[in-house]
Amino acid sequence: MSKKSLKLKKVEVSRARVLDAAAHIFRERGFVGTTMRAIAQDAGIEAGSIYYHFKSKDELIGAVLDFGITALQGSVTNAVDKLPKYATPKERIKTAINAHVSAIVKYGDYTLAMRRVFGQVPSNVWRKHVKLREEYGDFWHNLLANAQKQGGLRKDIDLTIARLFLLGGLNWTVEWFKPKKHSLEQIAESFASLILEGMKSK
Amino acid sequence: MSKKSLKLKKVEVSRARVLDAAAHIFRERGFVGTTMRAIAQDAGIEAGSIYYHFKSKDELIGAVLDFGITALQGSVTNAVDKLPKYATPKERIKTAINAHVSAIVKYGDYTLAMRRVFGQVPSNVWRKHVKLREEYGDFWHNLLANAQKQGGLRKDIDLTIARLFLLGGLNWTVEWFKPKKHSLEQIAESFASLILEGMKSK
DNA sequence: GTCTATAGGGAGATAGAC
DNA sequence: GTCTATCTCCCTATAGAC
Repeated sequence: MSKKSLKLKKVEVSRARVLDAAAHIFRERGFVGTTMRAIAQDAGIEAGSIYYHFKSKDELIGAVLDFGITALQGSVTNAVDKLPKYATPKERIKTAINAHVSAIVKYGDYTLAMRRVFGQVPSNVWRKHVKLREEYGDFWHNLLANAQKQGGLRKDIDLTIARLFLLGGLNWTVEWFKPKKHSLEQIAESFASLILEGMKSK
Repeated sequence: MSKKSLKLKKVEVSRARVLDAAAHIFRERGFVGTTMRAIAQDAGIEAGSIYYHFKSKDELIGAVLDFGITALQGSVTNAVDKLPKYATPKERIKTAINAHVSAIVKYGDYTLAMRRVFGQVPSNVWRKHVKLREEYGDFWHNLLANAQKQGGLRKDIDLTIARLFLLGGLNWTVEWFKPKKHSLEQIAESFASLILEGMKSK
């Protein structure tokens, strides 16, 4: 049986359910506040059974963190790569903003888990994970650097500060976004307009 | 003896030391990850003694959260109020950005504690605190609304989205700011330029 | 694969001495 | 005001049955 079969094996389903449950509970209670019992209950099994899939709480949070950033990076790079070659730097940035905001909301449990456990995760786990985060930061840095090189962005802006400011503003969305109150497309559109055009009247 | 005497009574000094220690540890470990024993050690006393000043861990985090947002709001409103009456909307916004960024770094333990314990604090404690946060949000909302009314900001921007985006970007600073690597003034200046003028080349 | 039972370690909070 | 001692509860992780 191929590993890429669409039908997942039982063990893969169980593992995925535990991972989802873990993201959900880590998101609500942070790392230390999360108990294996709470994750187990959310996943519909007993606490002891988690250890068949993950050998410790540390390994579990590591898997949640890595899955979250990987899913986010995959969504965004995929969206940008689909653009035609002649797409302008501004279009690329707008697309990335839209994809980023959509993804952090779509993978809300994972995204918020990442925020909540910041600074609570054992340092050896965090060090491993941080490399993935930096890759994603580099993606954005290159996006902005190319735009600047091609004349789409002001030459006087510090790209590192701009990137951290922009991503800080985008990521905050998960904390206040309510699907019933706002449309994601409109929010992403507003963000792009704010960071590209500024809010000053002309 | 007046309560407003500059010389603090012993009990006030102790209480302040416990509060500072609590902010420091909550910042590092989140709410659930923080132990009363760790706070006590940081404050130079024994765990049992904390209960002379605060009657529970819940009351302690409540005090840290309230002090943090109050200090932040005080710093920012104070800076803006000092501006001359004829200051332009743009100047007011720049001043507020500068004061906000300075304050969140100055009160770093309290600011970061607020971020870390998000979603981990018992809901009755959080509900009380959230009112103070909303007051500060209102302050920013009015600042932007006045600027827009006076023609300093584009009429087509949604002030709520703009405010959440801006504050999200500003608040993220505490996570990456390193005094040896950056100057706070330069960062605040960059933020103001980004949000007001935009990063697109003209 | 998942269960139950439990070992071993800390947690928050209180009481009473000083 | 602060300390020490302690009650009671709940945590992670393991072992062995099914």
